[in-house]
Amino acid sequence: MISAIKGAKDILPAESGKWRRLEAAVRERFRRANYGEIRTPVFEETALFKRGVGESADIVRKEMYAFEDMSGTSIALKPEMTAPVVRAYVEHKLGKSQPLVKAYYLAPMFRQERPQAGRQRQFHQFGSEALGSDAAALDVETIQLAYDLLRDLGLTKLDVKINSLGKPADRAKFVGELRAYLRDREDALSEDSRRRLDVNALRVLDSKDERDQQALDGAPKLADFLDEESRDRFAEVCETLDAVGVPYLVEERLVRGLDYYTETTFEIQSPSVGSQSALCGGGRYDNLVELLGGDPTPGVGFAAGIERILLALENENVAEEKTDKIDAYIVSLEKNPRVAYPVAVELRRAGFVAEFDYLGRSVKAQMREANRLEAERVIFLGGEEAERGEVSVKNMSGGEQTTLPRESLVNHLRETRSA
RNA sequence: GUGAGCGUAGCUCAGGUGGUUAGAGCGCCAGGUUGUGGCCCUGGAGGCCGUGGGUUCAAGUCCCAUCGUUCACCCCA
Repeated sequence: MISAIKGAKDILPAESGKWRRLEAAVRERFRRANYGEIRTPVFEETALFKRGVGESADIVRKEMYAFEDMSGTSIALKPEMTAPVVRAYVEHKLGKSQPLVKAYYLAPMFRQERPQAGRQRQFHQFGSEALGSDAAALDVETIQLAYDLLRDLGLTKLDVKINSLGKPADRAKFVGELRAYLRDREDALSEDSRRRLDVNALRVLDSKDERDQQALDGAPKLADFLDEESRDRFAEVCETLDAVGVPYLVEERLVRGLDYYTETTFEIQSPSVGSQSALCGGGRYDNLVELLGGDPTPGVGFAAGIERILLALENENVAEEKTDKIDAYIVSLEKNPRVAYPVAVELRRAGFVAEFDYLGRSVKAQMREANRLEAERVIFLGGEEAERGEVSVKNMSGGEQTTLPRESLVNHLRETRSA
């Protein structure tokens, strides 16, 4: 038996409804804020991610699904969406025809990690990228859009954490001093953090290891290295978040794993999922467009993990409304699919959701099926009514049943259709 | 990549110290109602006990390997 690739999951008909509802909510929110949908290919040149996301990020260092195509070009399934969006922005010179581009996406991503709760190898993200403005209001809009959406989906336990990474030069200065500080007490660090010291010293900050957090007491603070401009704009971000009623926590040790972030970064976490608690993460990336060959253009965006959101909704017992109901189930007393099928076609062509039995099952079984499908009504075909050219229609919630001429069935259903 | 747990019916799981034809609940099918659901009752179908090897008179049960899966680390959505 061949099964799905490790870490890739089927979304079966029974569960795709909640995906469609979530996706519809996402599209609606972005529409209201005037974001246009962007769709990019599932694969890109591997070089795009190496350059855009950064060689030190794990997602490009060891987690990419990369392969060579027939021409020998290295291709990678996209592990994240910011680099592709920026690539498309530069390639199509979108900035030339309008100064500000606001785009959203909803797409599968691929990372070759060991699966666990809230983590898959193929997973789905939605998110936004806004290119062309360095306004703090745009940072806030990004955070607020993500936060409101999660709230509206029904999640109540959300922690918004924000921080500022400042400008690359300031951050580099800080990382230098942090590394020096930690080198002096390398013995006190966890093994992982000693490795991080070389690869990406910033990551020691958000280590889960007690020893690391202790060693960090008295370490240099990133905030002290920000220039005045960065400090002012971060203050403005905080004030504006207050103004639109988004609760947040300034988390000095919040660093993000992707190299392109500058200034504002944020994460929205949920205690309702496993240890992979980040439902959403994002921030500003003011140098990325230039890095990928465009004119210097500021940008800001976020990405949210759909599987994690669904997991959080499930764990918080958020009820989902059932929408895939049946208008009419056609029961054939003759137990012959041939009899019911033309009636189903007639109803379907008239716009109703109609179903019948294809298996020649007993009337009782057909009724059970109608009940299982939560059919609003059942239409009985055959018997005495058929001899008189009539059919019977039963309302499944109340149980009342009426008999009427076969020709007036569609009209009757239309007239008595419930809202 | 590292560590730990778990693989028995479609699903969720029982199966002390190895010992006859491997069980339950739910689901599915049929009947109880010559043509009517939800509740109830009766019956039925459905199992290379993940795979391979080993120990033993005897393995679902013990040992080894392997694959899969889950959770955690790492990393991140």
